[in-house]
Amino acid sequence: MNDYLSLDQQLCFAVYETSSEFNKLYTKALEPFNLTYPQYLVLLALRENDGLAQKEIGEKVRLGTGTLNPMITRMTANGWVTKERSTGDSRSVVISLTEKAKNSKRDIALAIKEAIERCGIQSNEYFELMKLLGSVRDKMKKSRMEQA
Amino acid sequence: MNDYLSLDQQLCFAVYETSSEFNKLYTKALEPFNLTYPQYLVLLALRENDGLAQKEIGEKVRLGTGTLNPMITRMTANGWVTKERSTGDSRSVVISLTEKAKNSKRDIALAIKEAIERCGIQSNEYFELMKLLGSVRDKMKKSRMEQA
DNA sequence: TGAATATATATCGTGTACGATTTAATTTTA
DNA sequence: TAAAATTAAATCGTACACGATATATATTCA
Repeated sequence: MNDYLSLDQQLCFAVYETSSEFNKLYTKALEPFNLTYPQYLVLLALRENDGLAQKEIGEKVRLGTGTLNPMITRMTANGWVTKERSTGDSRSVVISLTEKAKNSKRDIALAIKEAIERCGIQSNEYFELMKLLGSVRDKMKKSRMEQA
Repeated sequence: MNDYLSLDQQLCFAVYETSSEFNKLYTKALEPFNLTYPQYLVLLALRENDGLAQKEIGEKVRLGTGTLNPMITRMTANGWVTKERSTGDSRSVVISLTEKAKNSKRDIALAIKEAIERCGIQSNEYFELMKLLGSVRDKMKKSRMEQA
């Protein structure tokens, strides 16, 4: 029981610190493009499937309307995406990549790839970590869903 | 190279999602105590070493003054810590746990322990994940420091 | 000692995050 | 079909998170 009480030994803190490091790495790599880290995640989601509704983007990047709405407004102002009411269901809004967003795909990916490689993270630990994180994340999510 | 371009395959996103799940778990477990997750991390830091300066807390929980200052002000208002200018060096501020904070230690730890156990995270994956996260975090931090 | 430098907080601006409420449009159903 | 329920965005309030600047106190050293 006492094992849980020390700051250094808490898994939450290890996740929190690593998340913070990723945030800093991406912030720095994306700065020249005038993009933030969560904004970049939205671009990635749209690259997998352009023209999503805001709600669908939210499901992909796990963000609610209170976060996404102002964020996408900013991305629109910065010329990364466009926003228009769906013709089919005019409650929903369709978000699409601009030409600028499509054209800068390679440059952005390269900047991030370089930043990641500079850290010297090994391929095997990359995938092992992904696997473990996925497992823990799913358990936590499942447990959270069951409570509601 | 193309491996890096999909959202699902990005380590950053796995960390981000897991961090978000921890945040939600702790938020829920700490809600009855009127404590947020980062505030709880500050309490943990003070339990390891009470009477730290704000700067020292910042080093432990990796937060800057722009975040910590208002946070600790809120924690003072909520009766978790006290704040007073150091007698030795009146630039620095000494943060100490209140009786309330000391007395609720067990109750809070129990609430979190229960929430974690409900998820069914195995002990071996807990420690394996800690190890991998620590390794990646250190590499990222080292790389970040070298750039400056 | 007095000016330059360093240090610890405090403050400010921007951008997430999230729960709760509001508004507008669509679907369900009585 | 009209009222009720649902849904998608938008808005609001609170709380991080961080870089930059300001302020007050200490320290250094010419």
